[in-house]
Amino acid sequence: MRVSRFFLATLKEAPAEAELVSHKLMLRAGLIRRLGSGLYTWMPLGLRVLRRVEAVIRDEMNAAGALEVFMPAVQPAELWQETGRWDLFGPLMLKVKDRHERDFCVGPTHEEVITDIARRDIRSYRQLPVTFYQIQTKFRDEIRPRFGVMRAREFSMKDAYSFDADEGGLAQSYQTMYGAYARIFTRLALRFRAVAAHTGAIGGSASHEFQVIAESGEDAIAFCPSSDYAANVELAEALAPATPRPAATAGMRKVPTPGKMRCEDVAELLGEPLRRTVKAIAVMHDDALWMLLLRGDHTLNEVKASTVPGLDPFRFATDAEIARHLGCKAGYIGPVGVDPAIPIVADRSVAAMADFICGANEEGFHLTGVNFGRDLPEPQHVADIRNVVAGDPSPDGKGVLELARGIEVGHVFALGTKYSTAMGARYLDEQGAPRPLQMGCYGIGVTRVVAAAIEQNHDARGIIWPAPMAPFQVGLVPIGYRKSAQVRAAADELHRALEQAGVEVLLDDRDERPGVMFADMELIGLPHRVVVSERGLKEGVVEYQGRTDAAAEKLPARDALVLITERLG
RNA sequence: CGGGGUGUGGCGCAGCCUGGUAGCGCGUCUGGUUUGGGACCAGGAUGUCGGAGGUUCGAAUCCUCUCACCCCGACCA
Repeated sequence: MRVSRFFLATLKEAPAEAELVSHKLMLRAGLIRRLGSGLYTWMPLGLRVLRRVEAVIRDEMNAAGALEVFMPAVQPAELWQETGRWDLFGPLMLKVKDRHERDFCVGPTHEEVITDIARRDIRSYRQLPVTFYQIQTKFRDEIRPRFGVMRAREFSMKDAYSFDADEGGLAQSYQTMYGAYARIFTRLALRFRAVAAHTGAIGGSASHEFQVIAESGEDAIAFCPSSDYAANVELAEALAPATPRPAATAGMRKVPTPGKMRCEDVAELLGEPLRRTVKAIAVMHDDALWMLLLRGDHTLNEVKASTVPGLDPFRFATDAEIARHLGCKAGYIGPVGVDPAIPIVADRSVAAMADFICGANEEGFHLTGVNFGRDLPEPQHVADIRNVVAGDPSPDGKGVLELARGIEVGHVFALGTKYSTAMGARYLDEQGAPRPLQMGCYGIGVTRVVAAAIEQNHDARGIIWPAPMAPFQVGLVPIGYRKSAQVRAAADELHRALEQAGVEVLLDDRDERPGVMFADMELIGLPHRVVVSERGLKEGVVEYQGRTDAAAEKLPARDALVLITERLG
């Protein structure tokens, strides 16, 4: 391919809308252009990258025995009403009416459609197991699209759905997909971790997320370096402290803490470590106020808190509600002396505390030396409701946890019979008895993978593509292409030879200065660069430089093709 | 949806407070000189200043409404 016939749309300056490195680079390199909030056009260069990612995914899906299908992006409402998700998805789903005023949605996912296929066409255990997949455009009307293609509203997703006769089969299909995912991300040269995840709106039992490790990631993940434990912090269990609660040594005292609303401020004022304080969080379930207790240096994990029996769903209490139930300002509330009708949930770590500091339920005062069983009753509920922190013991008992941030690029779910039961997708087993299909679903955010790869692979000059997703392998930069017949002939010949050898090469045949060409090649991140110049040809060499190499090396021009091909690996 | 912010040539911005008829850098076009890290000189093109209404002799600038987009929170591949 020649630059003069391609469409390089590089930008020196990134549009102001871009925040994230990957977003800026994607715009600057001319991979994408924004049409509206969360809507992006994939430009020729970007589309080449997307296609390469798709190719790896297809290859591994096919190798795993999954069968490609292509389902409609637009789906009738009836299907979604069967599973109740028409209402459940709410505004996240883009709903449209056709000319007959019938309701449709632009599919945010395809469980309903595939389950409809399954109930029509799968009749016998002899047809099982089977896994279908597609690469489709999805639409989710995100509350806040951001980070370019990372959280767009319209995006490309590979979604796969497995059907099995029983739970054992599902476990196997799940494992197969899990393995395929690991191979896909490994082939794409991404640094990732598979982490245990919670199932969210899709539902089901087992679930893992594939997280690409990146500082800018929206998810926090916890993992144990000395074992294979890894989980989303939403899910990562904080074990109860290994040592039992010490005996009380101090008496309870009320101390003035004017203007000190946060545990940090109180601890500082009293000269006590933050971990001796207890923060009380007031939440509402229906009309009842609950109090959640956390150690001052911990944060609430809302996902875990909603698993406390009777608390789901909850929301944070307003200042007015706190005043009404506790007669006090937020910031000074505490568990001592509250109405016994108010349920108190203590985090495991709080339950093991003695002589702690907490709000006095009186503005401007805290209590010190507080002890359960003496100054207040033992908490009704003790549960794991906090986020793990670095250094916590790993739940598998094999070391301590570390935290990292990740970009969720894939998610696998063992769904079970949730959809097959709701939609009556059954098969006949060996005895001729109808049984619901066991389903799994497996997604990869194809467009997001591209952004994640850039997030993980870039430098000050631009993108550094992992070879399997590079839009071209080689950038061929002739210096003086329009001026020197010799350079032109050598560059054209190398270009032809590389293409004939099946190498994707981009020849910069513009009448640009070398600096401009180098800068563009680096910005668009091609892994390999070859420079052809008059100067070099006089010595009988061309120059080769890998995108991350410190310097170029000279290759004899006559063997250039072979030597370059060797370096492509 | 709540909170914060921004809309001025393709991109990045100034001008707005203190109304006077739109400017800078990059890009782009033409010609010339250049040619190993984003060249230089000369000349040119591109703006209903997001939109509507209002105030005023006069509005990018002041007022009202509206739309779009971005950032912080709940959602997810």
